[in-house]
Formats: sequence, C-alpha cells, structure tokens
Amino acid sequence: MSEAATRRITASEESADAPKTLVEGAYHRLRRDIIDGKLKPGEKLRVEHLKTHYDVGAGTLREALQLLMTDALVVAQGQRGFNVAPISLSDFEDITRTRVLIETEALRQSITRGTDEWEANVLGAFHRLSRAEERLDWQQTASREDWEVRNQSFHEALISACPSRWIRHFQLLLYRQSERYRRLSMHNNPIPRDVHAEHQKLCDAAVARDVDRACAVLTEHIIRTLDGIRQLPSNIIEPAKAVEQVTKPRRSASGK
Amino acid sequence: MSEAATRRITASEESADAPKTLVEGAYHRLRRDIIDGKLKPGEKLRVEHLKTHYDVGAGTLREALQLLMTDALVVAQGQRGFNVAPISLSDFEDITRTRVLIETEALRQSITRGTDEWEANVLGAFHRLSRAEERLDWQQTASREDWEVRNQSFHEALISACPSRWIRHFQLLLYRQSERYRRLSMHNNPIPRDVHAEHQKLCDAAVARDVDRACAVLTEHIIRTLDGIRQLPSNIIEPAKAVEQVTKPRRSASGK
DNA sequence: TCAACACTTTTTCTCGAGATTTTTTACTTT
DNA sequence: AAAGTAAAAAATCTCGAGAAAAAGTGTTGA
Repeated sequence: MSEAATRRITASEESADAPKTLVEGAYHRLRRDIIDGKLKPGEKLRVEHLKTHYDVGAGTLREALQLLMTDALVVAQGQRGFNVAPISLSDFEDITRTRVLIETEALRQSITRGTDEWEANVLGAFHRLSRAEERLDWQQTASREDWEVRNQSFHEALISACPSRWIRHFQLLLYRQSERYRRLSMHNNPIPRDVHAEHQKLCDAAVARDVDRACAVLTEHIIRTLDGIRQLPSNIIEPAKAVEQVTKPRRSASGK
Repeated sequence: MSEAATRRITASEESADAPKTLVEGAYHRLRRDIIDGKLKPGEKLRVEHLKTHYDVGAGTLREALQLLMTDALVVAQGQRGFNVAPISLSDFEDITRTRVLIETEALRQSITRGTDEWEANVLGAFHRLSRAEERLDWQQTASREDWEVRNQSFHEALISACPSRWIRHFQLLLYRQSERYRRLSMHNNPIPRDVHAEHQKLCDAAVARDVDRACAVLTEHIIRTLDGIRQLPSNIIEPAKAVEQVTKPRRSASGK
C-alpha cells in the first residue's frame, strides 16, 4: 500500500559524469591514466604509493583497482598485488580481429533497426568530428583529446541503434583497449592515414543503409590502425611480453 | 638428487582450485550461489548480513562483490549498494544471440587450427559427457552438477584451440550467464530435449573438420535452450524486470 | 485522506592499524 | 664464485570502527 514508486531508473548510464563515490572517482582517474599511458603497461601498482597520488585510502584504492579488472586494464595475481595490463603486438592483433567481429555485427544490427532519429545523430556526430579534424593539430594535447572524444562519439552513434546490450558492452571494452594502442601510435608516428575520408565513406554507407558496404569500410577502418601499430619501433611495443616490473631500480646497469 | 621444480604453472587457470586469498574464496562462493540461484535475481546484497554467512570482513566482501561485477552477475549503483543482476527473457534472448555469434566464431577458429591433440581432447570430453548423460538423474543434485561440469568441459574442449583470448573471455562470460537461466529451466521443466544427440552431431562435425555444419549444429544447440526458457511460467522469468528488492522483510511476525 | 517535514534507524562507504606473505639482503658453505 | 639458507624489509591482505548517505518511521497540518 505504501508503494511510492515514482522513481526513475536510468540503469544504463548510472555513472555518467558525477562520481558519486570516491571509489568511482579513483576508478575513472586510474583508467584515464592507464589509457593515456601515464601508468605504463606492465607497471606494478603499489597501493601504498598510489594512495598518496590519488588521495584516497588504501582499501578504497584497492576497490578501484578491482573495478579496473573488469575492463582488463589491470591484472592481479594471487598475493602479489596489481599490475597494469601488459601490451603486445599479438594482443593488439587479437583485439583488432575480435573488434571487427563485434563492431560489424553491432553496425549491422544498428543499420537494420536504426530510425530517422538515429540517422540524424550519425550525421550530427560526423559533422562534429569533421570540424575537429579540420583544425586537428597532433602536437596539441587539447586538440587530440577533443578529436578522440568526437571520434568515440561518432562510432558510438553509428552503433547506437544496436539493441544488444552485450554487443555494445563488448564493443566498449575493446574500444578502450585499442585506445591504449592508438595513443602509442599517435605519439610515435606521423599521420599517414586519411581518416576523414574513411569516416566519410562510413557515414555515407550507414545513412544509405548499405549494410555490407558499411561493414566492409568499418573493417578496413579498424584494421588500418593495426597497420599503424605494426610499424612502431619494436622497443616500444614488443618488450611488454618480457617485462615483469617496469619500475625496477637495477643498480648494476651492464649486460652480460 | 632431489628435483625441486615439481611445480606446474598453469597460467590459464591460475585460480582453479586453491583460493589464494579470502577475496578469491568469497568471490567463488558468491558466484556459485548466484548461478545456482541461492541468491535470487535482483536481490539486494547487504554487506553486513552477508559477512556473517561467508565469514569474512566487510571490506573483503566488498572487494569480492566488485569482482563479480566483472562477470555481470552483480550490479552496483552509486551509493545504494549491490544487487544480484536481474534476469529477464529479453536479456536471455540477447545473451543467446550474442553467444551464438561468439561461440560459432570460436568454434570456427578452433576447428581450423585444432591439432590432433585437440581432436583427442574433444573426443575424450564427449565420452565423459556421454557417460554422465547415461546415468543422469535430474532429481539428484550431485548427478546434475556432475553433468554440468562435464558439459562445460565438452564445450570448452571444442573451442580450446581458438587462439583468441578475447573470444574465449567473452565466451566464458556468456556461458556463465546462460548457466543461470539453464538452472531455472532445469528446476521447473521436464527434459524435452535429446541433448545427447545434439552433442553427438556436434562432436562428429567438429572432428570431421566440417566448420559450417559444426557451427550450424552449435547454433541450433544454443538456441534450443532459449526455447526451453520461453516455455517457463511467466511468474518465474518475467517478474525480474519489476523487482526492486526481493528481500522485503515486512515485519509483522516476530524476528529472532 | 493525503502530503510534507523532521527524526530515527539502517546501510553503505571510508580510513588506518595489525597479521601474513612475498621479496630482498646478507651470510655461510661447498 | 655459485648455491643454499636465514634474517630483514617491504608489500599485500584483512579486519573493525567511525563518517556519510539512504531508507524507514512517525508526526503535523491542510
């Protein structure tokens, strides 16, 4: 009888902007630092040291770290603490192939079931991205971040009409993973690609409801990034396999 | 002389049997209880109450709960604690469709790259499953659990040659999810299916390296489970959408 | 009867200290 | 020297208590 059920449940985007709790706050900052590369792949994450930098208690930081395992950005083993997830070329190849599978399926479903509203959103996101690309300066951090946000928005808009929560969940996971690698490629590589043209073709095919062409373009688009990573110097991408602890003092610096 | 290196490092299944830490232990027990349905879908997970049952501290239990979010078996919102992930028919339809996509891809890769060793493992797992199916008694919990373990082993063996870690990761997630629903179907439904015949066909096609036939059979096999759930009485599967808190005490009788 | 307000109870969230375990360092022996 | 052992140091893991927030309860007023 006393059911005051006037509550709105926005389950899909609970933690959108405002970190309601310290754990969430630390989680978001840690995730950003890992993706940005400030916390390097394979690096050991000592709670005692990090608690001062992120200004939270030890237990709180622990919980944030455990949340990051969801995104596979942090790995933990037994009683030996946490590490940033290592990177390797083979891992990125796996991510890329899987991402093609997931994202083309998402795009297929989205194009099939998209409404007029969806079309409008895609065109809008494409326009915003195009503007950012016009004045894109790879030297400026702010400009790059702006492009990154709009790029994600565009890809999100494309698949936003996909009704499958699981597909979208997997897509987000893989997108975040490849974002790490893309940052590496950005810092150490010129821009050999004409990304704008790719986005243009992708947008055209999507709005034209040409599923097969859109998926083909998207596949190309995703795989291109892999080629960019392949051309990175091997000392940046490969060592991750052997690295156990990045932060090692190593006082006697001499090879055998 | 004595050989000290008798330790095997099974990196793929690090936390197989021995929970190295209390968090892991609580995590495994909680996961089992959720999948088994002892903790009901949508139920609120009060830390203060659960800490006595699982015999760990509050913080430890919190961390275990956070780990369970990785498997999407527990959901948390803002400052309102944890809940068992709700279930619904539409969710299971989503899980099923996505699982078909992931698992057929895994099977395709596995059949393509499987070695003789892989064939032997598939046949072995199928044999063990067949034995369990012969003496399967749906009334006995031990018998059901035995079948469940061997069923998972068989499906695992089928895709074990899939080289993609991400595909296998997603497969495991979705398998655990559908396990929850399968338990419901088992308890409230007779056994209308000839699962053994399906497994036989699946095994044959896989060993014969017939990718398309194997994937077709597997798709059928997975979708059949969905049909089983669809026929459940609506009061079991549907209410999950509306349920906010399953455990509402409504104290009018004496407590303790 | 219903709604709004203030108070009480319950639950979640956060922190620091102590107990185990792992890793490092130093030392002795072959 | 290299290997094995033992003590020391560092880090992780675990727990309970206090602060903040939410849910529940009762009262007052229209």
